[in-house]
Amino acid sequence: MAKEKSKTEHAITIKEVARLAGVSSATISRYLNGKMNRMSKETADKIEKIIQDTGFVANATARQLSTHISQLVAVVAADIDDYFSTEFFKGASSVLEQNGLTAILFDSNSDKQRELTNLKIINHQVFDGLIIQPLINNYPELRGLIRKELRTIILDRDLHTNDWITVETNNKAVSQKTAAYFLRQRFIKCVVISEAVAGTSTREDRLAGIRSIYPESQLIEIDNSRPFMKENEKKVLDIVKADRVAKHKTLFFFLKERLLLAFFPTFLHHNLLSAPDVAITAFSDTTIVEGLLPASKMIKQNPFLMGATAAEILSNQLKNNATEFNTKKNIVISAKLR
Amino acid sequence: MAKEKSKTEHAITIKEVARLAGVSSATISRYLNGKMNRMSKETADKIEKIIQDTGFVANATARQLSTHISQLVAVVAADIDDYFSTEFFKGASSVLEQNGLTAILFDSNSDKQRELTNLKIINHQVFDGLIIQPLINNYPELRGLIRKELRTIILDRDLHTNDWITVETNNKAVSQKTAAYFLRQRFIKCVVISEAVAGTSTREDRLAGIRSIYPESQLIEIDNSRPFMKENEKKVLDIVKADRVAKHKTLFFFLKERLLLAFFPTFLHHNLLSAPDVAITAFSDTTIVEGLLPASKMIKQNPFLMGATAAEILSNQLKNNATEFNTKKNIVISAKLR
DNA sequence: TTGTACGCGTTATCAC
DNA sequence: GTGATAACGCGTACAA
Repeated sequence: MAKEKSKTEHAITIKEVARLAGVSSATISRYLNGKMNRMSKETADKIEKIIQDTGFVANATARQLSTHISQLVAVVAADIDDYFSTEFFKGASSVLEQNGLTAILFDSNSDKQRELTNLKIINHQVFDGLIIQPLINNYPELRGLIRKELRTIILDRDLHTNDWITVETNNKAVSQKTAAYFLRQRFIKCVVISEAVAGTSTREDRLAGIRSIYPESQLIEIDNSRPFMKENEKKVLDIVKADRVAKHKTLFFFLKERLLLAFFPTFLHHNLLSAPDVAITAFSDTTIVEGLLPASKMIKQNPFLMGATAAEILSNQLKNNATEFNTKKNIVISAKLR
Repeated sequence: MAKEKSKTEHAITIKEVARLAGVSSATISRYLNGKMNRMSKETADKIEKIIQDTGFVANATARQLSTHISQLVAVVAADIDDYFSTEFFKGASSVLEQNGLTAILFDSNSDKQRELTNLKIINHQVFDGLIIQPLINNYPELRGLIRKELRTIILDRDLHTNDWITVETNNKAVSQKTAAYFLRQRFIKCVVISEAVAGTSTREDRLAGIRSIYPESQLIEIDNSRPFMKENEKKVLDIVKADRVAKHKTLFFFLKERLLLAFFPTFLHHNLLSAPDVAITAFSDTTIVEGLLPASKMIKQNPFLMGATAAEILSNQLKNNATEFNTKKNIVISAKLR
């Protein structure tokens, strides 16, 4: 019991367990895979004991090599700093777990280069499926980066393809509805505040929805790479001032919660939060804003449900091995105005 | 060029490439591993072309089985909803990438059961290393869940062990310093607001630091599992009222930014933000609070640096194969009061 | 410079 | 019921 030093460097294998149990490795393998009907109670018990004693765990890599199955699903998030991303992962994760699958999270860090290396790794490893919120907003390009056999669901982006099933928010419709709501409240003017719109389908759709109601809406694009600029604050204040002179009621429409939070102090310190001629709305997924602006209507997506939905479709695909169940290629999870 | 249907089901292998290039698979393998000095320029070129044409990528699983190396590092976060967690992952990720390693994120979702299954999977797969922010706050228990050979760094928790290197914040010291600062400003009373303290080393340390200055400090523990209760709001307001009667200046010390954000509306709507007899401080990592409370001093950790530091140590360990470089077992990344 | 042959730890197909 | 043994796809001595 004391001379197990030199050998134990490497983890114990199935063969070693077989030797100790006095059976062949085939039997151990059967045991591990629950084929207990194909062996005597005694051997099963014997094996169980040995495994307990040795603390043996099967090497997943070898198994994968042999079966081409891993029970692993790669989830690629655009940026885990966003609540949306972490939350849809949690949704996917919980559903996958119920189906005996494990979700593994990759963060693209808002960086296309990183997304690329992530996909490269995912292609090399044995993943049974992929759920991705892509940075690349272009079907042919992305298609080239994902190996053909990998079951894939696209999340939160519209790539205009029938190749992959997509789970997304009704970005355009809900934006339109929200804009219409505020227009009815006599907010004649609308200022949209967003990160760079071009090239990101979600933002494009949101802006399009708004512009279908406010064709003239002004767009303020925030450059994320630079420190948050005072000049943006000034822009907002100037707009408010001008609109007051013109006696316009103005709506500030933030395409992302983080931006609202960044501007919140400005609105707060200039007493704009409860001003009757200023309204604020935003795509806002967390509960932070609710407390800050209890009276304002916000757009709530359901990232958890989106992830769960994507995971459900994927799980089904994997179970029914290929045969596509869903005829619908585009699942829309509606965001609500609250 | 048109009859490649039936075979191409499974991805192309090294053997196939070898056949096409008219060499042995060993040569392909050498090519893949950059041992170009051991082959003629011509064969190398020939191989390169075939690989380009076929789009061949080596099967990482097979490689891992053969080498026991994956270049993969598992990072386990307590909960990716926390900015701290995602941020330390980003720090670790960037450093690992520089060292040719890839970080893969697991989310324990504030759930010990989930942490357990995460660790089980990590033990089975071939990971070269592990960086974990554990939920389990107990060395022997955690020790039993991580296979011996796996190089491990503990992040953000103090397990009081010399087995693993730890990277943590100076929780107690900075809390003490902060408390002392406010005591000097004549804030005689201190109310601490936290999630359940017992069993989480970070919170225990922070509270200890505060109590070394304010032995009598009152603790309000928030039950995260229940919806945020009005009664907590009332508690705070009652305290303020009572302290005003007693003419005490009171400090509210939030052990987590999220809690401050949850209470922020209460303070805001009761005009407590700029009241001279009320101060607010918190462990606050994001920039949200800066804008909301520009005048208040907050404690800033450096999760990115912590992750980067952990990754650096791990990378070195992996390079120098075992031989422990660091004599220090406990690296402390100081949080600052700003 | 290149090929042969075996090992990595499992699964699965045969036999017995 | 159980045991050989051939895959799985790649790396690597050892030969040649």
